[in-house]
Amino acid sequence: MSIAHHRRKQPERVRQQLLEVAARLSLEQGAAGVTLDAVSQAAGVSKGGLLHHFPNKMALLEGLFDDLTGKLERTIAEEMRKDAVAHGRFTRAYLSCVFALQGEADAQGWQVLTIALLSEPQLRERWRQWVADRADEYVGTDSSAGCLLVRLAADGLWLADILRSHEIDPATRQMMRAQLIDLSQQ
Amino acid sequence: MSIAHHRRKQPERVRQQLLEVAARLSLEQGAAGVTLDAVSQAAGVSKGGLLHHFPNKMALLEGLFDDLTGKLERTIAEEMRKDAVAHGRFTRAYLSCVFALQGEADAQGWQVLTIALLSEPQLRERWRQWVADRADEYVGTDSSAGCLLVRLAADGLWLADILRSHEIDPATRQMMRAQLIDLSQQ
DNA sequence: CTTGACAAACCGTCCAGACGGTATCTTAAT
DNA sequence: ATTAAGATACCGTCTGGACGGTTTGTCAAG
Repeated sequence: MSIAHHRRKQPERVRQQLLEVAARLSLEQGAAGVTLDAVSQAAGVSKGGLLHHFPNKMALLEGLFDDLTGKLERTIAEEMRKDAVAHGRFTRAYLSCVFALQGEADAQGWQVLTIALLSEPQLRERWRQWVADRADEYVGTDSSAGCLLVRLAADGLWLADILRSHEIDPATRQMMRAQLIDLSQQ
Repeated sequence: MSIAHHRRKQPERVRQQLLEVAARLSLEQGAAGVTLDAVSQAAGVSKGGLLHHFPNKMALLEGLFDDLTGKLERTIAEEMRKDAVAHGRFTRAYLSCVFALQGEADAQGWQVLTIALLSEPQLRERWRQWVADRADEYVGTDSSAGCLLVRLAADGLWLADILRSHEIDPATRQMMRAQLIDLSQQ
């Protein structure tokens, strides 16, 4: 019998804790490290407790997905408020998020998700849907070929950060960013 | 006792068959579908037979990787021979490969690999090394920020094709390609 | 008769999820 | 204010199956 059983119940907090741990574990040990046993144990909860919050493993991953896309959406909204130019506004906000992600704590969570995303057809579909929804939402301002190209480049940079496949020095990074912002405006 | 045991032995052919099947399976059922049992069975070979050719699962995945990067290298070399302009020559060849990949049979193999790549640190490192080697090889012609940006955009497009996250009509595709080729030259 | 190319059965481990409980909280009638 | 009656939030164990890898056996070719 663990402490969690006795302490004041805070289901929302436990839920959050489980998501955080799942993200951390997949960073440290790869996607294979995200097992129900490992997550529950590292979160100080029994396996049964984990399965109470998330009825199966996919639900846990989807929870992670929703959590992170939620954060992304808020960050994008915030970024868009600062941008006076309508055309390409969403694209620039998206770009900012990718550039800001590097080195941040949240980036870890995203790395996890990217990997899980590609592996699991169900999550792949969820991401597809998210992109489609944004495309619809900003069809008036961000549907040009130029904007699309910028977003693809941002995804490529994101992938490069995850794979660590390119070593890009900060100066080059900034140059590219400026060029991409430029492309989003024309 | 299966037929394979009796037919004329063609180890190289069996090896190739195993690689093809592994690629197909991961496309149809995701990375999780690539199990030793499934691959060997679908290739009409026993599990022992598979493990004769590839001593363990990672060796199978590495075999797949080498097979596909080999093809990529040959295609790039071919494409580079057609290009008279030195600056950005490799980048444009890389770009051509990504654009050509769409809808092709080989694309399936690459999709597999991308997923496996992200999941397995060992393969991630292998890809990192490949990129680093190319960067060294073409440092004189393709190391500008513009070329890097083009390659990142190509990777983004590649990712989009895998995830099917963006629906890009052929006309837009061609526009983007032209723009990227342009960027690689300046 | 040795060796390469398989087959087939088997092993140990790991893992998702089920299940049957117990403790704590909420609600509402008394 | 009490308290009975659920509802919610967990715990701990078990199981069935999958999976990577091993071992032993078989057969054909050189």
